[in-house]
Amino acid sequence: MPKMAQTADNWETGCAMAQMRIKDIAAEAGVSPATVSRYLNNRPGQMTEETRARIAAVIERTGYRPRAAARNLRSSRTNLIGVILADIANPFSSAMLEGLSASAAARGCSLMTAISGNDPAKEAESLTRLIDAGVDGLVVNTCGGNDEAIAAAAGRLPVVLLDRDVAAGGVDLVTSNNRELVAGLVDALAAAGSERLCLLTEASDDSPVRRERAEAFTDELSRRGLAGEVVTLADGGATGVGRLDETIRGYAGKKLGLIAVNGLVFLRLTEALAQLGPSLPAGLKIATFDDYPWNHVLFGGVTTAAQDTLTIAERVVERLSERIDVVTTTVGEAAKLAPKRIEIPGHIEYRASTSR
Amino acid sequence: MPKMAQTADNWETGCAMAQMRIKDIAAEAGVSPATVSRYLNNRPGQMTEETRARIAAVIERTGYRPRAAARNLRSSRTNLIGVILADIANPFSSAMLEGLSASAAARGCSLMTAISGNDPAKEAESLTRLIDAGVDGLVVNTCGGNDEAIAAAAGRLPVVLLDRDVAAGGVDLVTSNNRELVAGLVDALAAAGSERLCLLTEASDDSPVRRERAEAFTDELSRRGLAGEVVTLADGGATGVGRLDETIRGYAGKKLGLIAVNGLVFLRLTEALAQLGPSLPAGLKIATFDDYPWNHVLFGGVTTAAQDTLTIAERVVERLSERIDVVTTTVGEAAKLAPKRIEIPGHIEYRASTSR
DNA sequence: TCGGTTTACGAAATCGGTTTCGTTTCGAGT
DNA sequence: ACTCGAAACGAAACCGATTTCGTAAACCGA
Repeated sequence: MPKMAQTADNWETGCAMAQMRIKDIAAEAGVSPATVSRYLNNRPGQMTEETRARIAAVIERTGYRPRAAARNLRSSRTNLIGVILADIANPFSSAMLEGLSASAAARGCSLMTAISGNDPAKEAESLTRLIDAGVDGLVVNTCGGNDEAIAAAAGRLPVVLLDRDVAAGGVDLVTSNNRELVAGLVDALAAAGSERLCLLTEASDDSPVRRERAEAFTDELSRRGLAGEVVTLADGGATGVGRLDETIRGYAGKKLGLIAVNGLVFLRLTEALAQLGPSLPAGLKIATFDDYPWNHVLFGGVTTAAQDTLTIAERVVERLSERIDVVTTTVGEAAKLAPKRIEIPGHIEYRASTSR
Repeated sequence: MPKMAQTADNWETGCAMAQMRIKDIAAEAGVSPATVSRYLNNRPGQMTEETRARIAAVIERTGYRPRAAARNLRSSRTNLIGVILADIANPFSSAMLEGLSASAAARGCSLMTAISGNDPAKEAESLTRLIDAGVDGLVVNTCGGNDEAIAAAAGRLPVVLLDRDVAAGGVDLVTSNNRELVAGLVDALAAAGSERLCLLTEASDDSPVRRERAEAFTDELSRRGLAGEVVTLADGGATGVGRLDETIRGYAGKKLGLIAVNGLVFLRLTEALAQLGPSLPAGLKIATFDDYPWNHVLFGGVTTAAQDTLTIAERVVERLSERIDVVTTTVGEAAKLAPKRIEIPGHIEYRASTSR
C-alpha cells in the first residue's frame, strides 16, 4: 500500500481521526512543512501575518499536536528536567518537588523524577537512567557516595545540586544559609535563657549539610563563649533515646537548650521527651530545622529554622535553564559557565518552645 | 562535508569521543544495524551466540547508549509513566510517589511527574502536557473538576486512577478499603468507651474519598445504633477551630470520640486541642486517617487507619503495565480491558489515643 | 539427496519532526 | 527602471533508532 496522505480529518466518519502529521497540516494550509515548523517554534524568519493565521486556523481546527519524540530526535532537546531526590518522605523534598514542578512548568518543561531513598546504588542507577532518557538537565539532591559520577555527569550535561554539595565541588549548588540559621537558633535559645546547648545529630547522617551545621554550631558557641556540644544519636531509636535521656537528665534544671539538626531528629527527640511528659521539662528549650506542619503544634509551637523552599526551587530551575541555554546556543566548549554557589536565606520562626 | 562515519572511538586523542550511533556499533562488530537493534531489544529471531558476544563486547568497550528519542520515534513507546498528583504536601502522596518510582524503575520505566496543587486548571494543563510528551500511560490522583478530560484521556491511552475516582466511572481505579477502615476506627473508639462520635471533614474537600468515608461513617453509626454526626470545618483555621471548640465543649464529659477524615484535618484538630491543653481532655478519644510520622508522637500516639501505600503503588503500576502491553501488542480496538476497581486493604494502628 | 522449513541476518524504508540551503518575492534606494 | 538586500517560503537532507521484507544458509525428515 503506497503511503497515501493517510487522510487527516475524516469528519464524515466521525471516528477518531488518524494522528495528523506536520505535513498534513502543511498541505491543509497550503504551505510547506518547514513553514509549519517555523510557526510551531516561532522562529526568526517571520512569516506573513496571513499565513500565520492560516496555519493557526488549521491547527486549531484539527487539534494537531506535534509528536515530542520526532522533535527531540532532530533538535536533541527534550524540555525535560531530571530530578533525583534523596528522601521524599522528608517534607523538605516534597516542598522542593512542588516548587521545581511549578518553576519548570512555567518554562514549558516537565519533570522526570527519581527517588534514591538515600541509597547510593539507586542514585547512580537513576543518574544513568535519566541521562539515557535524554533530559536536558539534572537537579540532584544527592545522598552521597556518587561524587565522581555526578561530577562526570556535570561534564556532559547541565547539573545543579540541591542542598547537598559534592566533595570535589565544581558543580552548581543551591542551598540555604545554614550558618546564619544555626546562629539564629543559638541566638533564640540563648535569649530564652539556655545556658548549655546541644546540637542533636544522627550517626547515619554524614551529609555535608549536617557537617556545615555542626561546624557553624561549634563556631557560634565559641564566639559567644557558651557551653555546649554536638550529640550524635545512635541510629534506630532505643539507644539513641537512651543517650538523649541521659543528656537531658544529666543537665536537668541546668537550663538546657536543644537543637535538632533536621526534622527526623526532631521527631525522635519528641518521642524521647514524650516519655518524660507531655510538655517540656522546666527550663528545657528546644529548636529545630525544617518547618514541618507539626512544628506549629508540638509543645505549643517549636522555634524553627525554615528554609525558603520555593525560592530555592525557582533559583535551581533558573540556573539550570541558563546552563541549558548556553549548551544549546554556543558551539563546542566556547562559553563554559563557571560553577556557582547560590545561598538562599531562610528565616527563623520564633515559637513557644524558646519563650522565656 | 560528506557525512563520513563520524569516527567513533578515537582513543588516541582521548578526548570525549563523539556520540556513537547504532550503525557505528554495527560496523565495529561487523554486523548490520538491524542485528544490533535486535540485540538491544533481545528480540525473537535470535542470533548466534557468537555474534551476540561480539556485539556485547563492542557495546561494552565503547560505552554505547542508544538515544531514547530515536527509539521512541520509531517504536512510539517511551517507557515513561506520567503521574499527576493533587497535593504533594500530603504525605500520602509522597509515599505514593516513592512507591510508584520504585515499581516503575523495576519495569525499566521512568516517571514524569506533575503536581496540580488541587487546582483543576493546572491538572488539566498537566494532563495535556504529559500526553504531549508521549507518556505510555498515566497515573492520576485527581483533584476533581476534570472528569470528562480524564475520561477522554483514558480513551486515548492507558490511565489508572489513584485513590480518587471520576464521576462517570469507566476508568481503572486503585484505592483503599475505606469503608472497612472507617468501621475499624469507629470500632476502636466505641471499644474505648466513646458514646458519641464525630467525623471531622473540611468544607473545601469534596472528593469522592471524603464522601465515601462519610457515608461509611453514618452507615456504621446506624448499624451499631451509635449517636454521632459528620462535622464540616470551615476552611482556613479560625472559624473551623471555633466550630470545633464548640463541638468539644458541648460534649465535654460526655465521652466524645473524634475521627479526622485525613491527615490535614487531624493537624487542625491538634491545633485546636492544643488550646485546651497538652494532653487529651478526660474522656475524649481520637483517631485519624493516614499514618504520618507524627502520629506516633502526638498525644502519646494516635490510633490511625493506615493505607498500604506501597502495595497500592505496586498495583497501580502493574495494572498500567497490563494496559500498556495490551495497547502495544494487539491491533486496533481488538482486546479492550474492562475497567477494574482494585481495593487494597489497609489496617488500623491502635495507639494510646483510643485506650480506655 | 532433496524439497521444505527455520534460523540468522542485511538492505532499505520508516517514524515525524527540524534544519540547511536555495529560490522567489517584495520593497527601498538611486 | 534597475539593482540589491532582506524577508518569506519550499525542497530535501537529516536526526538515530526500529521494523519490514527478502535472502542465504542451516537444518531436518523422508
